[in-house]
Amino acid sequence: MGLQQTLKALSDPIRRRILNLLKSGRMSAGDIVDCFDVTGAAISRHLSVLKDADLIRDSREGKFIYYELNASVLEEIMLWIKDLKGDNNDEEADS
Amino acid sequence: MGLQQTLKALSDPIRRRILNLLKSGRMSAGDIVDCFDVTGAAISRHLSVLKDADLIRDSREGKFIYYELNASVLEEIMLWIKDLKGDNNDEEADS
DNA sequence: ACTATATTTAACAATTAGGTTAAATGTTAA
DNA sequence: TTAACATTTAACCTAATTGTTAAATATAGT
Repeated sequence: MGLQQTLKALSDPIRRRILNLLKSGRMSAGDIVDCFDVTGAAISRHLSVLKDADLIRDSREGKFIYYELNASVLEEIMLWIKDLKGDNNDEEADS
Repeated sequence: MGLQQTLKALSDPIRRRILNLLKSGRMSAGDIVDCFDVTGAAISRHLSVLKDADLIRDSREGKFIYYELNASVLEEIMLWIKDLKGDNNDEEADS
């Protein structure tokens, strides 16, 4: 895990759209599939990439598997970018 | 151009290392090549990907071509991430 | 146990990405 | 003009990514 895996996961537009969907709340795999024009198998693999990057978490409930966003991993990217930009504060200023 | 191209460019570790090198100031293509174990041709292609994403700018001076960081493009990623996290500052939708 | 539903995994094809070497381009200087 | 240097582009190879269909797994209901 780490920056590499996170950025790789984010570099695909379908995976970003999935994250955006999950922004408003958890969804079952099937509900996610319904939002796209690709097969369930393809979405399932995208979900596993996001899960391996720890960008989403899953929990089974009956025959459904629900996915939810875990945005905390994105903090690492923010820090990397801030560092590149020379913004040398790792927390928000209070002004 | 846009988020897609930027994230794709950032998803390669060599390209991220190049950006980090340029953080401290501009460098010629040859100086950049010397920092890596791959051929100049490979680095040149990485540079063109970064340039297409507008993450770096180049300017020829004599027989050298100097590259410098353009970190402003990263703002778009920051906004996208903030939006995902629900930090509703300024917002723009996904691509 | 059998069937239906939800989801993932396997096997395969097509595309994309990243590396190499060799040729091409641009620039400087003799 | 020729030579030397800096860098890019072209041609090619291999590996990784993404999609598809078909088979496998997990759960619920009959």
